[in-house]
Amino acid sequence: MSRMSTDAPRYRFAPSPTGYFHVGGARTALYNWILAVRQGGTFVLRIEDTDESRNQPQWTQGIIDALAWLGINSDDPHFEGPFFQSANAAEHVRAAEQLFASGHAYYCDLTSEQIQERAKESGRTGYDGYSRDRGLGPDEGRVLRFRVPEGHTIVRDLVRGDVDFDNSTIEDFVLLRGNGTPVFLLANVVDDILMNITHVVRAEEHLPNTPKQQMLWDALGKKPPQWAHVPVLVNEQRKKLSKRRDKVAVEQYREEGILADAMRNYLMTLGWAPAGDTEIVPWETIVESFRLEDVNHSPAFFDIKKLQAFNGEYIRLMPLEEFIAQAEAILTSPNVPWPADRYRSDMFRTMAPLVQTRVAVMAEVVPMVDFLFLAEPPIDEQSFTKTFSAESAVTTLNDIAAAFESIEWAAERIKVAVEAVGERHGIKLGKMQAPLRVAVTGRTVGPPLFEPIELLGRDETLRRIRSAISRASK
RNA sequence: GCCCCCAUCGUCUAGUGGCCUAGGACACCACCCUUUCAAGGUGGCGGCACGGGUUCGAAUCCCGUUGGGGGUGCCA
Repeated sequence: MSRMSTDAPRYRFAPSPTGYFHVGGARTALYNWILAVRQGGTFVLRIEDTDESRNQPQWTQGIIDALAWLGINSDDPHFEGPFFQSANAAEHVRAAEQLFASGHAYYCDLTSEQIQERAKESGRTGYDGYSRDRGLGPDEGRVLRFRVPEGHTIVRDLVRGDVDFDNSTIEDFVLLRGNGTPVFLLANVVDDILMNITHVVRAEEHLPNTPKQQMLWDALGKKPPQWAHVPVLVNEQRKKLSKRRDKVAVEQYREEGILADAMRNYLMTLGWAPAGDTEIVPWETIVESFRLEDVNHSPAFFDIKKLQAFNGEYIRLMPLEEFIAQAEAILTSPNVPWPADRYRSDMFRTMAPLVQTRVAVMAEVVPMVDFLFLAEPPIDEQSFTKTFSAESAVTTLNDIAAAFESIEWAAERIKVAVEAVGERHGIKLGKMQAPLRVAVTGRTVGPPLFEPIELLGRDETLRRIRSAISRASK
C-alpha cells in the first residue's frame, strides 16, 4: 500500500458485501482500475455497508479473489484496501454533528406515519420540511435531516456531461436515524472525504442520488469528486441484472471455465468498443485506449452467448501447453465423474488439440473426453435408439469388429478399416462411424473418433463394440 | 405522482453535419471444407423509434411524442 503523490487521482470502488461478485460491479471495477493505474493513481477498495454485521470476512475475501482473477491484485502498489465503511461510524456521526452545528442540518421528530399524513393532506409526496425552523435539538427518536438549499445542483459527469437538478424536487433527507446511526448516503460522502477520493465511477442507478451527495460535500466544505455514471447491465427483459433472476456472479462464470481474459475483454465491450473492426483485443490495448468520455449512455444487455463466443476464441488462442494445463486442472478435480486413478494424462495430451477447437467453456472438456477414463461410459438412450434403428448398424459393426481383430492398431489404419467396411456396404464414412461412435463414446457427437479409439486399445474397443451389439439385439 | 437517464441490425457496438447505398462483432441462415461435432473460409438476412424544425446537406444539432430504464426509505 504505497503512498502516491498527493495530487494523483484516487478512484474508489465500493461493492457491497453480498456473498458474490456481480458482473456489473466487475465492469465498474475494471474501469476504475484501468484509469487509476494509467494515471499513476490509486484504486481504493471499500467494502460498502454501514452495518458491521453484514461484513462477512469470507465475502470480502470473495471480492478480493474475484478482483484478482480479473487482474486487479491487492498486492499491486496501485491497490489500496480493503477498507470497511462500517469502521468509520464515529466519523460519520461527527460529520453529522458538524452539519447540525453549522446549520446545514436540523432535527425532526416526525414519524413516517405523520409524514405520510401531512403529505396526504397537502396533496404532495414526501417530507415537507416541517421541522426546518422548529429549533429542535438531538433526542431519542429524532432524525437529523439535511436542509436542502434553494437553487439548482449541477452534477458534472464525465460520461454524461452536466446534469441539472432543481433542489426544490429534493426533499430534506435523513442523515442520522432515530437511533443515532448514520445512513449510507452520509457515510459514503464522509468516507470519500476521509480517503481523499477524487473520482467516483459507478453505475448509473446512483445518478439521482448524486446531487444529495454533492450538497453534502459542499456543506462539509469540500470540493466534490469527479463523477462518472456508467450505464447499467441489463437482462433480456431490459431490467437491471439481479441475483434473483439472472446469472450475475463472476465466480460462477469462473467455475464454468470462462477465462479471465475473455471475461474482462467481453465486459469492456459492454458500453464501449476498442477502435477498429475487432472486439477481441489484448488487454494492454484496452488499457491504453479506454476513455470514460467514450462510454455509451444506454444500458447494455449481458449476452452470455457472446461471452462464450469470446471465450471460445480465447481458448483457441491459447498455446497448446497452456490449454492442457488449464484443462487438466478441471480433469483432475474431485468433481469429475471418473475415479482419480483412471485419469491418463498422456491420453489427454493426444486428444488436447482435437478438443481445443471444440469447447467454448473449459468445463466442456469433461464430456469431450470422459469416455476415455470411464470404465463403462453411459450410453445416451436417444443416440443409441436413433443410430441402431438403422438396419445396417449391427451388421456393419460386426464387420468393423472383425476387421479390428487383425489390423495394425493406429488411428490412420483404423480409419482405413472402417472406410473399407463402408465401401463394402455402400455406406459413406460419415454414416458408418455413427454406431461405432455410440458404442465407444456413448454419444453421436464428440471429437474425431479414430484417435481416441487408438488410445483406448484394441481389447477395450472390441469389448465396447460387442457390448453395444448385444444391447441392440435385446 | 415527482425527478433523472436513455433510444443505430434480435444483441453488443462504430458513427461527434457531407467519407453512410450506415461499418464490425455475436446470434441466425446457406454454401465450401470435413470422420460426427466443432474450428476455418465465403456469402446472406437484418437497423438509424416517430413527428416537427435548423441546414445547401442530419443517424449525427434543437423541440416534441412514444417507448424503455433508474431513482424517489429512519435499505445499501
